[in-house]
Amino acid sequence: MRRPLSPSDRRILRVLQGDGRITNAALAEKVGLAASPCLRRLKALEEDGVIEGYRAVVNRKALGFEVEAFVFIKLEQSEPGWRTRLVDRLKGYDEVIACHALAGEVDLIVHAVARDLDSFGEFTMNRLLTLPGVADVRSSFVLSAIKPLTPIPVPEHD
Amino acid sequence: MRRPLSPSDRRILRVLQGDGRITNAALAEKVGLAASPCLRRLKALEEDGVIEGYRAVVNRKALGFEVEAFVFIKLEQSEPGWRTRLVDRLKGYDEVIACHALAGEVDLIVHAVARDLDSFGEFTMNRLLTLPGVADVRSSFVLSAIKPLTPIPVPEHD
DNA sequence: AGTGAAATGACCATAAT
DNA sequence: ATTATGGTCATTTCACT
Repeated sequence: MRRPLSPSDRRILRVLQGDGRITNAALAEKVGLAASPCLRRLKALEEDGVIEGYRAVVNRKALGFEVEAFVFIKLEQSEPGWRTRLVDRLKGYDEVIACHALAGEVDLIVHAVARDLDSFGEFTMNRLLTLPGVADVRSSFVLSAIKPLTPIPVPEHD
Repeated sequence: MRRPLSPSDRRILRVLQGDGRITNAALAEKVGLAASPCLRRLKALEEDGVIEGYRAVVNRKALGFEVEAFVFIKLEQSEPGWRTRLVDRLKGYDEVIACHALAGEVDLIVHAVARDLDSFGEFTMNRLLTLPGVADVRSSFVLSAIKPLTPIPVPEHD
């Protein structure tokens, strides 16, 4: 079991989701703690897996990825082993920046990036449609990021 | 236009997507630079908007959000003004951790979290379905995060 | 390379259980 | 007493010029 989050923990999480690279000293000042206890709490949050990591958010277009899309995949009913292998292959593709298994019509939702339409076409045609166990693939291009991955709100209480 | 990314820049981006909180000294060592030029490049990448920010990745369940879902929204054809207001309302909801406008069948894809089924129901019934201009809403719960938001691959060359 | 700031660990204080 | 909180100080390491 995990210990409950203190009000200080919650403040730390709020600040750190907005600026993951803030110095511990500045963080401590923002949340109203001295540096030392602030750092102790931060380490504990990492240790407990509340904070899973820190990540620089990089502009995909600056890396030359002009195309962003969601791909909706339906699977054929098949033995569990096949499903595992399919999912492992999917995870291995660089184009896949996120993938979730869903309950409902669609079985898998893939968030993908590609350099251009051609390479996205190559990806779907040669590397998605050919996966054994895939029944249906349809792609929708992203027109705009209305709310591009924001912090998870940190409730006041548990 | 933006200046092209040097091999050092690319290495910096790779490391920082994996650990956004690494110290400049350690980063410099990893990418094979002295601390000073490494810091200059880092600042330039931030300045140029290649790095958009830094963010702690927080475990949603640790915050008490047991439910994660994708919501697929179809819109009625309507005047542009309505659409803007709808999107602004959508952005304002805490449950919405990401939202993208799509080309195709579905107009909007919403990535949402909620404390439990009840509060997710309240969210969709009272705050999504009632938005003026919404024609259809369907939700799929996330069963598992097969690949939970990974770094964008940094190509060797432009 | 040098200086001011930050990180980090050892140790202490207070309060609630 | 124990657990959880936060603080102070001294030392090492880092950021930045």
